[in-house]
Amino acid sequence: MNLRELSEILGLSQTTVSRALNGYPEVAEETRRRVREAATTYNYHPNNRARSLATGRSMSIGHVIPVSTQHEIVNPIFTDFISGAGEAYAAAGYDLTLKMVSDGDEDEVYRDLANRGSVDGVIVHGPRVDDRRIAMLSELGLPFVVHGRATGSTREYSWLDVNNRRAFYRATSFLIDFGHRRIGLINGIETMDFATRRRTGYREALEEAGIVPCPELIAHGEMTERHGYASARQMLNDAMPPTAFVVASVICAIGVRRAVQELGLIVGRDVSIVIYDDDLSYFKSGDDIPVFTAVRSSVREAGRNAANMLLDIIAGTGDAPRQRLMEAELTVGSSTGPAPDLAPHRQRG
Amino acid sequence: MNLRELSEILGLSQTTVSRALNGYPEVAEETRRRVREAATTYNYHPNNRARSLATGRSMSIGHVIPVSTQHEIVNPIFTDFISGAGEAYAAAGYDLTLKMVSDGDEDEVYRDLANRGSVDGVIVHGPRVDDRRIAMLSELGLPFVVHGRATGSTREYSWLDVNNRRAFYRATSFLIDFGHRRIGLINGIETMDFATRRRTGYREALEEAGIVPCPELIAHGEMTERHGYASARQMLNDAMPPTAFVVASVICAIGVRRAVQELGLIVGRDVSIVIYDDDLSYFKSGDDIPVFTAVRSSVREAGRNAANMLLDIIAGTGDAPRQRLMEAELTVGSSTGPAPDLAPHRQRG
DNA sequence: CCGCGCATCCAAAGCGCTTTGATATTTGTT
DNA sequence: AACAAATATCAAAGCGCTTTGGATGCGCGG
Repeated sequence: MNLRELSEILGLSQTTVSRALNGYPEVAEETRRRVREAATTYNYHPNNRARSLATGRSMSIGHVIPVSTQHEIVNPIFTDFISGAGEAYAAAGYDLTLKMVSDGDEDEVYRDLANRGSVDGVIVHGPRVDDRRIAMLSELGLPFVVHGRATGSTREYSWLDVNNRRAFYRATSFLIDFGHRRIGLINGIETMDFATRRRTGYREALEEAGIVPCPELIAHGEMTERHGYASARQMLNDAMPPTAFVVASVICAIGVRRAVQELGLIVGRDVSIVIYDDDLSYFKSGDDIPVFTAVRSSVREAGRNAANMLLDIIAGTGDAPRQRLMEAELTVGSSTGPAPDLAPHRQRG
Repeated sequence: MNLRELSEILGLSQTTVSRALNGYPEVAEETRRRVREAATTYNYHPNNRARSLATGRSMSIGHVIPVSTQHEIVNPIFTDFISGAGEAYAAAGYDLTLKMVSDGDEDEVYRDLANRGSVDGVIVHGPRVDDRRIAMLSELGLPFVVHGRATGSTREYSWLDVNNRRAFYRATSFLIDFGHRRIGLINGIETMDFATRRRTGYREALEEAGIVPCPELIAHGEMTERHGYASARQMLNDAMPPTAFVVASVICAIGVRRAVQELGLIVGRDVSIVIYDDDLSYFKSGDDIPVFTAVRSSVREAGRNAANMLLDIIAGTGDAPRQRLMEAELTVGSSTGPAPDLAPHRQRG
């Protein structure tokens, strides 16, 4: 059942039927009612492909998700981010086109998306320092919103980010206030913009307290359990092991906890852990006292906000570029406590 | 730059240019070369929307992801499944349209996808027992592949599944062989088809060993850390606590481990854990001795296989429906050991 | 030298919708 | 009563591509 057939059945022109269904004012209410009714009985649904071609809009937003080439790792936060964004799209009648793409081919994919007109806009994930994609997308004229920021990009662009610097400043300060002096940072991949901001916040807190940041206490890597475990394990085996960790995600923290426990140490007593928590749906603690002390900001909410921002830009409402900085909240859980005295771990407990 | 403009520049008809670029044989090689060259220099890319309309294919596959209404939980395995599927789509020039949808509205979304022709096929996620979607999709005539199966569906359909029953049979038998008699099952949501199969496998192993399955030792729920923790905690507080657990996912197992440790017990000694492992990219242990003893099957590979199966069906190669059952492999890790003697846990260690 | 087959290319008809520019028809104004 | 202004409808022109059903020209055997 297509528009022509339906209009013939109704004895109306395609114009009128189309307008009736799309809510245009220049059609009599009585006619509109008739048309709507017929559309239901004959199970008419406008063909999306045809509509797209006619309107010039694809009613779809692209998300390009980087997949780590070496280990085929996808950052688990995408599930929640996209589920937040998906809500916004559903409400606005948009679809979500997903491209999983290995690190190198990203440029190509964005360009393709724009050139072939398969999407009306994109969300840029995982921006790196000096990310080229921002310049490229600006030139292509495809509306976009960056989840995160790209330090070093000269031009203005739209982004939504968490105040990573401040979040890690607070997390680190919190530990310092508890008397910790040797604090390990288990961070994301070094070239990622968010990771540099987090490191900056961590460093600022240390320096403010007169502590010299120590390169052995900083680890970069994928957001995996293994990365958390391996990094923590290595630091804890050092001659001067840390008494606390600031960890960039719950997943990594699970690994850190495993490492700590394997050495017979107790989290929250011998070793403190503060995490950055994306509030992932399947890792919410929900208890009165959270498992991990955390600086938390919902990545699902970030997704929803970023999506709405992009939809606004596409609709032409308000002026792009727009920016939004979300703040993370500190919640004290049971993974932190005062720094143990200076004796090495192994002799305690 | 569109086809008309390009063809005018070249002094050729649109037909010829289109055919040249799409590799049809009825165009001279020399001409094809000229056309290709011009396409590059003028940066011509066929518009996807127009192409879709003309061909009647959208070159896009739909994935409808159920989002738990109550807690906005998305099963974390989707990231990996989709990243596997995405590979297959990219290779075949297909896009991936993602719909995040709250439990109730699923039917509507599938119907819409089919009626409006926005996708050429769909992957059905999270099938439940007697799932209505299968009948619906068959009637709609939209090609589909189910990830999992739906017990009770009378008609034939295409699916790709893991042998969940056997996997859980093996996991449970493994523990029984180690002398465990009280084995807890931390399962997925009860109405999910995979959960019923897993329970069946678990029960069969118990019964075969002459153990009467005990309802207090079976828990159903979302695949969250919290579910694992809460369920394990409750079972362990029982008068007759289990000495081992079979757990439906790593995420849950993290929670189980937390519960075990909180009670001062040691995993692999006081309490054994076998998990079903989807081989999630961010939870791979990668060590020589894996953290958890597991029955493992890569969900990423499942995604790739399901996608290829669907693409085959769409291409009309071979005959639908097709089925494929993947087997899970048992890997022994350090989370399992012989059953402790019959004295209650609290008096040991 | 004719006609047949092959290799190339083309004009034009869609695909199913939106939207522009007109055309009837009715209502309101003086 | 006459004319302007709404109101309700329509025919037809795209949107940019693919594809059908010819054309055209050329080589070649008879």
